[in-house]
Amino acid sequence: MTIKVLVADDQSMVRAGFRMLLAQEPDIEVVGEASNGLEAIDKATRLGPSVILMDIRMPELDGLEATRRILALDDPPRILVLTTFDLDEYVYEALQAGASGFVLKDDPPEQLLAAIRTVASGEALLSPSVTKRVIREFTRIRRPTSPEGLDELTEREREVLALIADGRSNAEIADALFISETTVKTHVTHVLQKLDLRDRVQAVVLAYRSGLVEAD
Amino acid sequence: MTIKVLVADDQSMVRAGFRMLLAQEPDIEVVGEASNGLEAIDKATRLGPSVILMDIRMPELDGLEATRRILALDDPPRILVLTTFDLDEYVYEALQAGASGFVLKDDPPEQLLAAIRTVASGEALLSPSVTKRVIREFTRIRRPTSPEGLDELTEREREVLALIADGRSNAEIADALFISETTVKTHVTHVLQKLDLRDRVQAVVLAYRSGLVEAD
DNA sequence: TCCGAGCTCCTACTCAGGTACGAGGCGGCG
DNA sequence: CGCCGCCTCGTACCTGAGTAGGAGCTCGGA
Repeated sequence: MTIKVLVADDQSMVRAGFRMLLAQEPDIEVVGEASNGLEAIDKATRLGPSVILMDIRMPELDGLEATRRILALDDPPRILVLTTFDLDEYVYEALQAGASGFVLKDDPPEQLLAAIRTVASGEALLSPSVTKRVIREFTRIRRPTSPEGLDELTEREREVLALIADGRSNAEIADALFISETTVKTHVTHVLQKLDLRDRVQAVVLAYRSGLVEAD
Repeated sequence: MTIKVLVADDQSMVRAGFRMLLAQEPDIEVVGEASNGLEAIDKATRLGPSVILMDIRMPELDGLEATRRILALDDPPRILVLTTFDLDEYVYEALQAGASGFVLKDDPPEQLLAAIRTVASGEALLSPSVTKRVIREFTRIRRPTSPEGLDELTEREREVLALIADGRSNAEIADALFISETTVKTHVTHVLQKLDLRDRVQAVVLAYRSGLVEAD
């Protein structure tokens, strides 16, 4: 069973390059090309490829929107997104659009071939540098902020935290509690250390997320 | 510069297998083995490997905790987590613990070798099936925060505000949006001016109170 | 075609926030 | 009594945040 591939890129040189590269592989067949998003959708329906190599930046309709629409079809092909830069905001959008993979145009050819076979088999694959970014983002988000240390706080420290969560400056907190700003700083430092936070901004976030303060 | 590898797995057959496999490669040298987590930590400090192949299920101390402790060292090695099953909740924990990659024991050897070289170079790499899971989780969580209100703000400014409300620094926001820190500062200043706020702390408070972000 | 809005980026500056370290007073508890 | 946790305050220092002011880009509307 050969893998039928559709190449969607607005630069003909790029399309030609892929066609040549893929022609070497006995298990891969390029069934068509598209130079913009609309054409990609059209050919996706008519040619029935199993994998689409999709550039993001294209005229008429960009690769992201084309991806969304193609994946809305019955029995859609897998989409492998191509891009020139790895530092590209579109990575996230592409993944959310449902792309099965993301490779850079200057990744080594073997990697591209491996990626095509991988997504054709239903798995997903990202370029290493992209993977790194996704993991960083993933672990950053998926850290359940535990109210763990909240009960470690002393009465005074909780008081200070509540005022921080109200958006007040150290001077204002000092004023409210009738203590010096220095003392406030001391309390703040202790709160941050106990809760393992970096700055008061994160303290506010934690205060709301932990329910220590109500949104309303 | 050869890549120094430490193999940590409680099954000696597995260790022997890796040793044989890696012995074939001129650029990779196995500098030691460990059969449990504590031993892994010890040898990580004494042998100074650049990559550790770490099994998760090990006696004494499991691979996750060992990973956390090793990454707390000065100039720690990269950790490539090994597992038998891809359907493993440990994937998330491993990534959160700071592992640079995740491969299955029955992945093809070339893939393991590629993974070792990739993580040694500072990038990250996951097995395709693992990548698939991570992407699914990633896209599920990372919903764009809904607008509603704050109409004064431009799209970009709202985006920046949402990230501020997540507790991120300007540098982190720049990183997430692929723009310079300078530009982030510009956006922040505009947000504060438009909303008549003093600093980002008040912006967070407003974001939660206005329901722009959910507490949960 | 010109104009403005929006996004991007820069330098240079000020200041609040945070850390490190030290220190004194208070009250409870073994 | 002596120790210890808590609260208080200070000085010194460093960095991130925010402001000011200017500039170039693209795109869509007048």
